[in-house]
Amino acid sequence: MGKIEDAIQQKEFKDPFNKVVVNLLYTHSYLVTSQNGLLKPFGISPEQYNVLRILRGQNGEPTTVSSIQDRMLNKMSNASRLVEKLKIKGLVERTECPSDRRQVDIVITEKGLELLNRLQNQVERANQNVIHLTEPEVLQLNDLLDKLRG
Amino acid sequence: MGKIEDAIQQKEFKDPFNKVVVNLLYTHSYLVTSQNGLLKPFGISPEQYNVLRILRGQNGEPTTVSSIQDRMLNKMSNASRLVEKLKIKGLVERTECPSDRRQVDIVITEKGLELLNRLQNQVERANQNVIHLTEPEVLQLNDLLDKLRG
DNA sequence: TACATTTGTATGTATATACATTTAAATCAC
DNA sequence: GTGATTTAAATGTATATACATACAAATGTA
Repeated sequence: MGKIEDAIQQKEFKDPFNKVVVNLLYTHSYLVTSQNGLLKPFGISPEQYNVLRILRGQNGEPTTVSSIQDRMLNKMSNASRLVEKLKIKGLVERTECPSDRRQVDIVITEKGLELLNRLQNQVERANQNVIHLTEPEVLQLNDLLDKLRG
Repeated sequence: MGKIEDAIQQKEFKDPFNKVVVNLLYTHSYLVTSQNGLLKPFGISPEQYNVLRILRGQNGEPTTVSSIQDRMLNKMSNASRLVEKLKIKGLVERTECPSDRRQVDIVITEKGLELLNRLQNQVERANQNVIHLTEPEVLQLNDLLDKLRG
């Protein structure tokens, strides 16, 4: 019985809009806690994992820091510092862009790709274990979230 | 057109479970960014706002730090430090619990209640503006999130 | 060309998250 | 009661978020 009222011991909400905000924040924490546990043995955070996936999606094409920033899940995060952390771990490379010396080209390294490969199956299995929904329900949830943001 | 694929420029997802995780993280960031903008003029963070609401729900009954922790939206957060911040602002009071000297009783102050009152209408209006769903859709989303967590 | 404006990235700072460790008080076992 | 264990809260430390600001390179304009 996973009702949000029980989970956070709040008897009732003023209105369903208020409630859904709380419910989303709470569910987010539920998911991130699971993700953290999964990624911790690999030495990366969920945010760093996301940046690596963005870079893999480039199929070898270099990407700039600001392009990563635009595509991050948390727009207020700091791509510059996350890239720096990944570089220290040898998971990405950073080279000055020749056409515009302000820009920095980022590519995922072989080591970064290997890490993603090792993680892939585990992440997929963990997601399916942690999300107690049928596939039609997941599709519906995706539609509602997309519509929510307008 | 708010599809998550467009928002983060990812062409497709391996499976809908994977996609709904990304969608929830992204939607969370969307909501928290809105909340931050709303609360900033009042000098509190979303997490501090949540603790104040928990305390208001007690109707004057004191609550311990660990009880606040249990009811926080982010279970990994740090109630002890958040309470400290609120105390510095004069929004809560902290007294040693007489029956168990390890525990600390927390109550919201008059100033804290006034802050919540001033915020109330604004938060409600902001929530309804930021959530582009009908009421039936909101109810459905609440149900799906509750079920997701199992 | 000279100078203002814009853009890409990095840095500074306060807060929060994630988790380990510490400290003191309460409870349990004997 | 003494010592071990558990519990409540605080503290330590690394990372991330949320902004503001700085700085250098590029662009626009007179």
